[in-house]
Amino acid sequence: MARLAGVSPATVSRVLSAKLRVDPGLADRVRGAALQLDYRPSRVARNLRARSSSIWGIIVADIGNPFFTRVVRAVQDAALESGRTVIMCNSDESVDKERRALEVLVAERVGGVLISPASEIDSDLEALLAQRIPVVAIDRRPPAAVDTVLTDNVLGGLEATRHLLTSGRRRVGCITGPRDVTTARERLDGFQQAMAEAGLAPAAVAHADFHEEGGRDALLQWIDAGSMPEAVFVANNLMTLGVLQAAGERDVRVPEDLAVVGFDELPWAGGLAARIPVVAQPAREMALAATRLLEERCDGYDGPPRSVVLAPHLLRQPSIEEWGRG
Amino acid sequence: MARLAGVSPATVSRVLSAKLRVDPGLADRVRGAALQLDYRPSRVARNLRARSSSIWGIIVADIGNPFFTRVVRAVQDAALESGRTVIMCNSDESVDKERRALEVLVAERVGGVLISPASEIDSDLEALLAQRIPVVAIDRRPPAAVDTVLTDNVLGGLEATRHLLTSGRRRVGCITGPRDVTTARERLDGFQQAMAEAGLAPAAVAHADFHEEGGRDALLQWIDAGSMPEAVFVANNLMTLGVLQAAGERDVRVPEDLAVVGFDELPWAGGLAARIPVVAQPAREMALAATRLLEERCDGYDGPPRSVVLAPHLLRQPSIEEWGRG
DNA sequence: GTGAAAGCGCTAACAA
DNA sequence: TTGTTAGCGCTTTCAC
Repeated sequence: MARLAGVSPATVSRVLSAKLRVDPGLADRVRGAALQLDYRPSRVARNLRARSSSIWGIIVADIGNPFFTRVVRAVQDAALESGRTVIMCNSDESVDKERRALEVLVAERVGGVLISPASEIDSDLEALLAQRIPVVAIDRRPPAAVDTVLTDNVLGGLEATRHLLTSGRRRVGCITGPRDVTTARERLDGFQQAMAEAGLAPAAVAHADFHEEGGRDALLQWIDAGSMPEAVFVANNLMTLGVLQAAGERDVRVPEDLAVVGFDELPWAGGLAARIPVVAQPAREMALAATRLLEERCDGYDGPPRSVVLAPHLLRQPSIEEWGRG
Repeated sequence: MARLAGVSPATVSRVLSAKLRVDPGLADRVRGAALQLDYRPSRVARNLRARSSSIWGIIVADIGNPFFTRVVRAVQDAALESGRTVIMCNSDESVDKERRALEVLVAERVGGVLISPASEIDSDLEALLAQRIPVVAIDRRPPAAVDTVLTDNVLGGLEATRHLLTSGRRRVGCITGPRDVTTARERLDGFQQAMAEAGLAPAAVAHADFHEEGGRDALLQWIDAGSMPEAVFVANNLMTLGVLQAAGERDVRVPEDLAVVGFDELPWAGGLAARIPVVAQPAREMALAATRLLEERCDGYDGPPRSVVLAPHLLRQPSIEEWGRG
């Protein structure tokens, strides 16, 4: 390459990374040669030299969940804009898988990591911090002092439950996620606050696993035990679908027999029997905020951990247009 | 590291990559030091030296489509097993985005690429081949001579349409995808063959965009033009959801007024008003086959392009259990 | 079986 | 402005 252009490798580097000024004639020769050889500088070599990589890692708790899919897509897009590449890993809500993903990312010497931690207790984020790899937590509070981008989950639970209460129903239940996941706890908190506000006691509370079957099983259990409430706040999207499934199986009409408000949007649910109001999280905005924080860290910012909290909003009648392709 | 263990870097390398035999005593000293320092060999340096990377790239046409989500997840899992990392890129069905993704992957000098091409005509796969980066196409026929893993889409269209015809309906239509996407064309082929078999002419054919709105718009158009058939084969999952949505909007009952058979599974559709039979693709098997082919290429196999074609299967009554977590 | 030395492709520092 | 040199962290000769 340098030979073909008749210049030194350093000059090639200068031309192609467009940093320092180079004689226009030489520059043209270099670019010509690059074109002719279809030459692409090796990021591997550059990264080794720079001791920091153009690659970011993102670890999500469940790539099958459209909320995370949207986050990943938005991060990808933003990263591509600034010339970065993103390795996506899926922890499947498992601390162990998360640990393995983190090890891979450290081995690849990624420039930064976005993560929705599988647990707020257990994690190997320390290993990243020890290597001085910047970390930003997204959606869930992390088990270490790093930048975070969250939705106001308590507020979301509050609004969802208040919305249920406006229908006049008093026996209201909540199906939330695992106890050691912050989002699950905070949404439940919001639920309980709203119930307290209204001078009511929760009719039922279930901890499920944030998956479709978890929601289904929880509702089936209530129905079969004869303890089904009149209304239920379901703390994530997949579980909401499971609840609708269970209702269908037991001929429970939604919302006549059971009012439902969900958390997270329900894409692809255009054909659903019932239109379910949901508390929507601004997935794209969260992704962009997280990307910005991480970029700042990668650019050398070294202040104390920052936290961005975005407000969720209630979608009363979600329509196909509102979901978009996000 | 080498200093702490009191050996040469070469020995450290030999111990940690476990290739050559090393004196057990030394090896223990090395491992002890590694543990003490929490030392992880840099893949960046190793990849530079080896001139081939432990990273694979995968480019899917639509990460919002659960079929591709399942493929990505399966590839990730398999790759992790063999110590590789996967960069996931999303072309959004755009040849231009695909091109940019390919450039990034070349720059990162990935060890191999899996791709579901956005088009069968246009593509920069040549750039990869020129760099001797192995490529395996998945789900769609590629615009270059590379290994491929496909579903038998003609067979799928055939079975879907035959299933519709068993209901006795004669006016049957098809909503398929873009003209330059092989899966769209082949599924349509299967539809047409089945109709010909039955001595019928297609009642209607629409080319949409494989997205939810495309399916919705196509059906709405038929309904509003008074040309809705009695049955329709919809050539992908998102469009099937759009069709159900449109049916709901116009009070068309499924399957009474309109029988529907889809292509690809409909996860999260447990709460759907109607149970839709679908032709399911073995996403996981496809991913594993593709991974195997790519691995062989990475291990030096250099024969002519191979092709794996897997049979789809009709799910008459998809249930929540059958979908699993894929 | 082990160490010394070279080099993967790039760029920052220095010299010209 | 440009070229020369050195070195990022690893592995692979090649001596020993």
